[in-house]
Amino acid sequence: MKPVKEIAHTISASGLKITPQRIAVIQALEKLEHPRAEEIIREVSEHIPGLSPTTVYNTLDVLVSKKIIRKVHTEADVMRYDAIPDHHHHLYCMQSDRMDDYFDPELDSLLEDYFRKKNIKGFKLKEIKLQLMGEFENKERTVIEKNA
Amino acid sequence: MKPVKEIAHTISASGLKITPQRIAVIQALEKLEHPRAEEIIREVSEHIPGLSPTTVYNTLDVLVSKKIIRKVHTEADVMRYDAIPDHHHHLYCMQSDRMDDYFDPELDSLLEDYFRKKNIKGFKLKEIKLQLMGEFENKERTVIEKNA
DNA sequence: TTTCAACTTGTAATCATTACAATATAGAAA
DNA sequence: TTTCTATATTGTAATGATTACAAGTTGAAA
Ligand SMILES: [Mn+2]
Ligand SMILES: [Mn+2]
Ligand SMILES: [Zn+2]
Ligand SMILES: [Zn+2]
Repeated sequence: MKPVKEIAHTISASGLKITPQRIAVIQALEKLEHPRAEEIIREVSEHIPGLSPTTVYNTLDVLVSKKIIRKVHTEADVMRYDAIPDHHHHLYCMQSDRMDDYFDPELDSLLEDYFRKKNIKGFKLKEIKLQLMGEFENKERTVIEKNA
Repeated sequence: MKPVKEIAHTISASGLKITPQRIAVIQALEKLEHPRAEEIIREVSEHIPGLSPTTVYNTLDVLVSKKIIRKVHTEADVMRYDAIPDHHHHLYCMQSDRMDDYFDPELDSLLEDYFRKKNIKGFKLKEIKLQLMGEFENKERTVIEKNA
């Protein structure tokens, strides 16, 4: 896990104040792969009793706006967050709602080459994101049922 | 625009009853590229006075479950719907929230080849969806501001 | 140490979506 | 064509994630 000192530096480097809440949110985000806000609130609350859910939402927003973390969208209707701000793709299983990171520089340059030749009329391409839909062999995360 | 007869047949072929609401929802979906539920409600209401929003939500759900239409996810937090159930990708502009369909069989076979060779450990790939992020030259759809 | 803009907190909205129960209707059967 | 009923629609009331707001707290600059 990333040392607190490094996390603090990242926060500070974006002109934000270093607070226990912000550090804990980033740590939770690294620990809980692609978590929902609610999971982060639960995890961070263990470290910071009295934590307000509002703070987590605010913190997530501010970290996204500073590009320290990212939002990720899935088939489910709740937002999820990504500790990794750099370019990468995702493996996603609709049944289990599990999502894994997928890095593939070879694929990226293949796609870059393809779109360098074939350019799309009226559209300036900035970033290509792949959602690789499928099934994991051993499912981990399971869809959280309502009222379960 | 697709004739009512064809739409009715599609509905019926999935074992659903043909209703004016369902036909109008599908027509609205074809007219309003990748609309949100609220836009569909507004459009369909012009043709069917007294329409209940609940009906539109129900109808959209049932059409998705029968694979007559699709849900699509954007950077915004509201769901959007797609009249085209077949495999295709999307061009998307975060600033304007505009989204266009993108069909590219050449790209699809390129990707198929790539992933036929390079298979991902512990993951059975089913479908590849590209979100092509960028900017349209002439922006059409504009982000709908809260309370605007 | 002092100072104050930036943060956090709790409570109360918001708002897209869903649950539910009553009513209406498509379309199969008679 | 009329009857019948499973299916569909409607209106109203939840739900639940997220946001707004105002009051109190604190990080860190000076
Ligand atoms: Mn912990
Ligand atoms: Mn119209
Ligand atoms: Zn990721
Ligand atoms: Zn589409």
